[in-house]
Amino acid sequence: MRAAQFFISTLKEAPAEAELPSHKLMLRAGLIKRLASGLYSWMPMGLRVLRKVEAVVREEMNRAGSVELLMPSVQPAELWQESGRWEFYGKELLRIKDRHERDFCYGPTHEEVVTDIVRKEINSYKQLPKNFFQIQTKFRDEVRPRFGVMRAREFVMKDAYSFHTDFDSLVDTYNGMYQAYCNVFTRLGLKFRAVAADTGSIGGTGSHEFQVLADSGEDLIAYCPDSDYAANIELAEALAPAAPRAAAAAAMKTVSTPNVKTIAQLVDFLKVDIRQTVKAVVVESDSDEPVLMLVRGDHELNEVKAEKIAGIKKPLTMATPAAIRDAFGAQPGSLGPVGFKGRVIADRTVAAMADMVAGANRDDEHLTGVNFGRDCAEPEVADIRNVVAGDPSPCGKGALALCRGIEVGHVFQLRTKYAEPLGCNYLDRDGKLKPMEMGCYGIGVSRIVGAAIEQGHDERGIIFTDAMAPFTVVIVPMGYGRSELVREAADKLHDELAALGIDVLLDDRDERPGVLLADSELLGIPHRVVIGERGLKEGKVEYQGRRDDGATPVELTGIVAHLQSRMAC
RNA sequence: CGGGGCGUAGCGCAGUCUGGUAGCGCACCUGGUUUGGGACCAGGUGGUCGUGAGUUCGAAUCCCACCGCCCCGACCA
Repeated sequence: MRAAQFFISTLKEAPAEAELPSHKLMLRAGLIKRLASGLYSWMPMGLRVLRKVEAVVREEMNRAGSVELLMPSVQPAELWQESGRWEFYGKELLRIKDRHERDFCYGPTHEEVVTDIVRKEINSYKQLPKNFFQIQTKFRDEVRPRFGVMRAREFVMKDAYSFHTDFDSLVDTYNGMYQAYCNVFTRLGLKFRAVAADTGSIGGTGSHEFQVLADSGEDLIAYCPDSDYAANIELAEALAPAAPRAAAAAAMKTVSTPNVKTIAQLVDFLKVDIRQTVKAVVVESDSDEPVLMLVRGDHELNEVKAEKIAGIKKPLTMATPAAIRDAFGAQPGSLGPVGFKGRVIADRTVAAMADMVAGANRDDEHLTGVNFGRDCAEPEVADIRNVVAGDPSPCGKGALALCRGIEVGHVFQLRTKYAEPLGCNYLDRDGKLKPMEMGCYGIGVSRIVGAAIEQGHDERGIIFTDAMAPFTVVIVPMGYGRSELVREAADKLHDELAALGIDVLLDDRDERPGVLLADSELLGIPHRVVIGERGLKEGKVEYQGRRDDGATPVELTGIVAHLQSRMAC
């Protein structure tokens, strides 16, 4: 490909709307162009990257035995009403009407459609298992789109759905997909981690997220450096303290704490160790009675864990100030377990505390020396907090560490969540009708591009791996328009590489050398050959890998072999 | 939805407080000089100053409403 014929539109300055390095670089390199909030055009250069990612995903899916199809983006409301999600999916579902005022949605995911296909096409255990996938544009009406293609409203996703007679078969395919995903992300050169994830309201028995490690990620991951344990913080288990609760040593005392509303203020005011304090959070339950949740002062309530507890209202809802005053007789800031008649759920850590500092349920007063079983009833105990760095790992092998990640894939055991309401059944060996077991497997194809740049960039621009780069090799001629010698050598090399099937860009634009060199680096093309009269007179050109510090002179006659050897690794 | 910020040429910005002929840099076009790290000189193209309604002799500037974008939070998964 020749640059003059292609389309390169780079910017020196990033548009002000971009915050993340990856977003800025994608705009500067002209990979994408914003149309509206969360809506991006993939420009020719960016589309080449997207297609490279798709190609790797498609290959690995095929290799893993999944079969490609393509379903419509627009889906009839009836199917969603059948599964119950027309009501429950919420505002993220973009609903539209056709000219006959019939309801449709723009598909955010395709469980309903694929299940509809399968229930009509597959009737027998002999046809199972089957695994279908597609690579397609999805739309989710995000509350707050941000970070460019990382959280866009319209995006490209690979979604796969598997159907099975039984759970063992599902697990088998699930494991196959898990491996395929590892292959995809490894081939793309991403630093990633598969982490156990919350199954959320979907239920089921297993779910793993594939997280690209990046400080700018929106997800928090807890992992054990000494084992392969890793989980989303929503799920990561906080173990009970090893030591049993100490005996009560102090008498309970009331202390006046005027205008002390937060734990930080409390610690400062009373000069106590934050680990002696207890934080009170009041949430709504399925009945009218609010429930008191207690976590240690320096810990945070984990909402996903909290709402899984029986009787707690889903989604987790904080009690209103009025309800709190009714139930406790005090305002938030002075709440605690002593004297509260309702349900109390203490985090495992809190359950092992003695001589606690807690709110007195009277405004501007706290209690010190509070002990369960003596000053108030023993609470229910549950794991309701976020793990923190240094917590013992649930695997038993060390301490947890935290890092951030960008979710680029997830695999899910759906079980019969969709098969049952949609009547996706098969006849088994005994002629009995049974619902199919299902799995679903997603990869955020367009998000991968952003995530990869988040991991691969420097002050000069993007650093793509060979697998993702829009072009594998860029030829930068010094004076293409002026020097016949340079032009001939550049043209010849371009044609040779192209004939070998290598994605090569010959930058024949009539620009100064500095512009060409800077653009090649901004675009992140992994291998660069600079051809100039100076070198050609000695029969040499220069090779420089995108990560290399400087250029290496290479014999013109040997440059193709040199490139091939560099590309191999 | 709450809080904050911003909308002036394709991009980055000044001008708004204190109303008086719409500016700068980059990009783009023409000519010339240049040519191994984002050139220089000269001349140009391009803007209903987000939209609408007001105040005023006169509004980018003041008032009101709306729209859009960004950040933080909430919500969602």
